[in-house]
Formats: sequence, structure tokens, C-alpha cells
Amino acid sequence: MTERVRLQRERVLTAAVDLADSIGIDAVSMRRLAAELGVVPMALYKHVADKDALIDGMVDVALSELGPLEQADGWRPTVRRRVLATRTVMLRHPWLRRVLETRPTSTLSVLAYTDSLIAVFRQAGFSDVLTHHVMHAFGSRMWGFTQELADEGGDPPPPEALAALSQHFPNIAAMAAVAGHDGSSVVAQGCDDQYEFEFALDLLLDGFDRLHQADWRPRPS
Amino acid sequence: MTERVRLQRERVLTAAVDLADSIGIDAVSMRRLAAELGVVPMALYKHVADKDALIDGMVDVALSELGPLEQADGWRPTVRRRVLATRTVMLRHPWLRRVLETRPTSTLSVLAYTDSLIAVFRQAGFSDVLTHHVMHAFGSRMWGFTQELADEGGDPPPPEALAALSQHFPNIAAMAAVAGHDGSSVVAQGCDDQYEFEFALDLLLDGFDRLHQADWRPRPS
DNA sequence: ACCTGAACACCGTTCAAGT
DNA sequence: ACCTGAACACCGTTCAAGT
Repeated sequence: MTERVRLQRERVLTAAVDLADSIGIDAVSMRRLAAELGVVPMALYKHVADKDALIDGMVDVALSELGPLEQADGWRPTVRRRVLATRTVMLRHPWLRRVLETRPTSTLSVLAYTDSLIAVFRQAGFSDVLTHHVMHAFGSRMWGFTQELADEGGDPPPPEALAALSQHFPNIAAMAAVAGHDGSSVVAQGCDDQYEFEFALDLLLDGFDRLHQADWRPRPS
Repeated sequence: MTERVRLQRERVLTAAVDLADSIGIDAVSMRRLAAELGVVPMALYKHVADKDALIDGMVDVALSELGPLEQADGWRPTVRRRVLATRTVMLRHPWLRRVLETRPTSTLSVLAYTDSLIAVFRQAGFSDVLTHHVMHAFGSRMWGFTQELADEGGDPPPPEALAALSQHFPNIAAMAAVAGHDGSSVVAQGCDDQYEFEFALDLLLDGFDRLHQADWRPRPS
């Protein structure tokens, strides 16, 4: 009985995840989701308290694709591997980025993920204070997403717009003209997000490592 | 005539900013804003094309509180000062964080801000490639906001919830128990966001500096 | 006791009717 | 030519009526 309810709830949540994957989270409404499942909108309220609970559940479903954290070698490769694995989940569910960034409420799976990452630093001998700051500095990058600076998706801008842009914003234009690390122009095919993400990730990890090695501690006040 | 239209538009936008500041951006609707201004909802559409344009305009208004970038000393204090100044604007308009994070479209003021920051690095002799990566690594932190890891606002959790939390998530609990840099418990009064932001900012600037000093260049592929 | 259709209080935006 | 009320196509959620 409760087993059946759980299954029904799971079915609702995975349907919501699939729907968000295909039509975007903004288009996922209780009514649309109900239609997708062939039920009346109100039927959903037996499985989720309200729309907020639905989204929390969607986060749980998506994060469940992530296995438990595997700690084989040192803290640094462990964290790196973990975050990059999380990143692949984020790429699979593009709506997840905004949901995690936007909503302050933490579901159990979010807390569990954060907890397991903190554990890696602490077990590696990071002091609690340093770990605290390190996690703040990590910020949303611990979820494996880059900050989107520019449009990213959508059509490339028309040539005349590019000309106007480079006139008004020569520095942005110069950045856009930088060749990707594979030699191709960034303008042509956008940034190599994976490369940029790993660059920033390694920069952070370098910083963490350096502070840890130097036995960083807070200034006495 | 066009002057009058501009003034009217400005009035609509600043009213929207004030409204978002006081009741939150989610509660700002075309209808609510119109009511605030004592006009019929449709009247707004003479000054803004649609709600997206309204929000773009709100971003412009908020960012206009920021003066032009002042470059007196080296790149590092210049960038640091600039970002911390931007942070005060963000704190004044809490809705701005989500708007900037969420919407990929860039208004002119957003582009101008980004361009002026890029200029600082380039003029300091950062190569274009390095500047590119550095701006990506900077990410949304160039806007002066920390990533919100936890709830932040709202009521503090009840004691029994804390007990349950520390049992299931001992590492998160340990982080929460870390004393703030002024010696007070974080649990009692939340993190010192300003401190955490500057910590992360300096960590990034350290990394940028180190790469620049070492004359970093991309690996040949 | 359970289910659900209608209804409520909202949205952003279109459009035709009115001046 | 300008303005605007009504209307359209949506929301999330309540609640009472029906079985």
C-alpha cells in the first residue's frame, strides 16, 4: 500500500523530470504534468504537497543518478572526479542549475551531497574553519556548473550586431575572438564550456591546496 | 516629447525597482506595478515592450547606481574595489542576483560592466587567452555575490531539527559549528557573508595573479 | 472516505471597440 | 490616432459537491 504510493510518487516525479528535460522547467505546470500523465490536475496533490514539493522531488530524482562518492586516492582527485561526475548530471538536466541556484531550501539529497563533499576535505586534514571557507569559495561550482556569462544557446548573432558590439565593447569582442584551446574561433562555435569549467575548478583546487599546505588559519581578532 | 517619454519610462522602471526591493521580484507583476502607479495595466506597454523588457530595464536602473570604473592603482586593487562596490548594489537590490544569474540575455549595461572589467586585465598585460579563462573562472562572482549555500534568510531552525541534522549530516553540522571570524558561533547568527565573499574573491585574485606572473599560456594541442 | 469538477484569485498579452 | 476594457489562454490551489 505505502509501497504503491511510493511507486506512484516516483512515477510522477520521473515524469516531471522527463518533461522538464524536454520542454524546459518553465513550461512544467501542474496542469501540463497532469495532462502528460493522463490524470486530472488535482490528482497530483495526492503525491506531492504542492509545486515546491514537486520540484524538490525532481531534484532528488535527478541527484539519485549520482552514485555514492567514491574515495579511492587523495582528496584532490576525489573531489575533482566527483564534481565532474555531477557536472554530467547537470548537463543531462539543464533545468537543475537554476533550481539549485535559485531555491534556498535544501532537500535531503542536496544536504547529503554537500555533507559527503565536506567529509572529503575534513578527512584529508583540512581544519574545520578552512573547510568552511573552502566550501563557500567553491560555491555553486561544487555542483559542476559554470556560470553562464553570455547567451550560450540560441542563434548566433548576425554579423552587423557583432560589428556594433566590437565597436562599443572592444574588450568583450577581443575575448570572443580568442581561439578555443583546440584552435577554432570561439565566435564560430561558442566557448568550450568543459574546458572553462575544468580551468576554474583546478584554479580553485590549487588555491585550496595551497592554503591547506600552508596550514592556513584565521587571523586572531 | 521624446524627453517626456523617457521620463515616463524611467518612472516606470524605478517604480518597478522600488517595488521589487520591497515585495520581492516574484510579486512584481505588470498588473501589480500598474496598480502601484495608478494606471491601467495596458498603459505600461507603451513604455516597455513586454515583461522581459521591463526586467532588463530594471537591471539597467540598478546598475546605473554604479559609477564608472575608477582605475587608480594596479589591476588587483582596482578589480577588488570595483567588485566590492558592485556587491553593495547587489545587497541593496536582492532580486538582482537571481535576475543576473537566471537570464542569459545581456543588456547594454551588463555588457558595459563586463567590458570595463575585462579592460582592466588586458591593460595590466594579461594575455587575451588568460583574460578569457580568468573571466570564466570569475563567473558570477564578478557581480559581487556569494553563492548561497544554505537558507540564509528566514527563521533559524528549531533545536530538534538541528539535532537531527547533526546526526545525519555530521560534516555540515561541523561547518555550522565553526566559529565566525569574530569568535561568535555561526549557528547563532549565520555566516559572515562579507567575510566569506572577500575570502573567495582574494582566493580567485591570488590565482589570477599567480597565472599572470608565471606567464601562463595554453598548452599547444 | 475518497475523488474531482468547478471556482477563486491570480498571471502576461491580444485585440477590438470606443473616443 | 490614441487609449483601454474585455477577453484569451494560461497559472497554483481551495473547496464543496458528488459518489
